[in-house]
Amino acid sequence: MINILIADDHTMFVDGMESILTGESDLVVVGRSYDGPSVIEFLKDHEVDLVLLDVNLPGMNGIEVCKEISLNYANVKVLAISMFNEESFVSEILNNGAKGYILKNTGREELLKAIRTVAKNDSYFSKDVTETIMKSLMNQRKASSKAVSSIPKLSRREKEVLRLIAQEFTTQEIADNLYISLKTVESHRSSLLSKLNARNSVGLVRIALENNLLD
Amino acid sequence: MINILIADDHTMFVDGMESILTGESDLVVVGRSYDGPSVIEFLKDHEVDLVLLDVNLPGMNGIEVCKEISLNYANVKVLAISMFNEESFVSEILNNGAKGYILKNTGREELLKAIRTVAKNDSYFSKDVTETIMKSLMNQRKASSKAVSSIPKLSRREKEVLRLIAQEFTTQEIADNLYISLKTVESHRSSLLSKLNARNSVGLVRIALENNLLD
DNA sequence: AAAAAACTTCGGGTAAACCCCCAAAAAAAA
DNA sequence: TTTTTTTTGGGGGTTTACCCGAAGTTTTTT
Repeated sequence: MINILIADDHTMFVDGMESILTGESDLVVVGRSYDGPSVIEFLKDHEVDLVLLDVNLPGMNGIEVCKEISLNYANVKVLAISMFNEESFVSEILNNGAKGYILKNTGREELLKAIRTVAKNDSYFSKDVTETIMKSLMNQRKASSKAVSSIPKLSRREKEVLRLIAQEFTTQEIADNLYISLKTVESHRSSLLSKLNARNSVGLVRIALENNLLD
Repeated sequence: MINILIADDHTMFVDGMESILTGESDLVVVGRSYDGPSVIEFLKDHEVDLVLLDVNLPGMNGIEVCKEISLNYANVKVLAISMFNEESFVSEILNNGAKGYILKNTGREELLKAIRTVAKNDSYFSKDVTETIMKSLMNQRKASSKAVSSIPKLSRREKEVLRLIAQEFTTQEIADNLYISLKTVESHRSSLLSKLNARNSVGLVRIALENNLLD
């Protein structure tokens, strides 16, 4: 018998899941929570095997809740559920102790399978989520081998100029703003083009935005 | 007796709503659709009073579906349901004939009330949604004077030109690439600057990247 | 401390971007 | 069908961006 706590603030969802689970003889829903803190509260004085946890929970984020559970209630398994197949959500909650991650468009059969798999302390991910994780792993290699290293350091002045270029100021306006000559600013522009390997200021700004050079 | 079609691609959700509705003697769920086109298909040969329509539907957008319904099936009422309390969603679907808009965290009682209200051809909005609409009405003054976030639609050609600008091509190169005159490309550039409210191509690209206009 | 490298500062000249005016054919929307 | 938007393009002009070169200053390396 698997004791389940459903933690989701969307009433219809909770109803949907409960209607699926009540038909199964080995599963029993022992509680519902509509926000993060009440999940922790519930675990204090109830026997729970598995938490069906919405990643986007009000009050206390699903990720925080998951962290708390895996720290203080190690025997409680967490199956994360979310609307979004977002790489950031998936990796973050997995790093905080969730054993599985499924999407809310998951069907009845898959939901049951996921619950029973996670209850046995195995991992379960829906097909879409697996794809997302794979993609992010693929991109990590590309990113680390190509993009990162190829950006030289920009000097203080160059960064200032770049920031103003990105704000659509003209060279003359930048010169006035920095109290230097038009020609000096043009020189900085030229260095930027060369350093960032761009053909024009559009490329400058695109590269700057892609690499967070404006912070 | 109110005949209801549920249009949502999230299985659990549909289960949840159905479990709520089956308990009511005056409501009957006559069908389920998991994408836009099948809603239209279903209406062709079934008697439906009300569609519970997810705004974010795959295949054919919920807004498109709603438009289609109000054009060809005027006697079918639409109650829009969404995860998001977004002003853009709310106003757009209301402009396309939806009679009500509720969020997915709506409880059992409110869902039933909303259905019965809309079925009587009255309007229904959840409290949060009403607030959103009010806020947007308040902000309309500001928005019209400043034109902050509302981005006008770009034509096919404009998007092509914008994409090439973002790739650092010159006007002449863009003209060669698209087999049109230099002057034509300049004309498109000018429209882009005006539409996106930018001073130069740097602004164009920054706005394009910030608003995912290049996909 | 001396040499090398990088940074900041400018001038002159050319190519590109941007601006104003305009207008007709084609396509899409009302 | 009528109206609006889009796509196409021209003439002519101003402003801006970019290229080549160079000198003095600061920082880093040897």
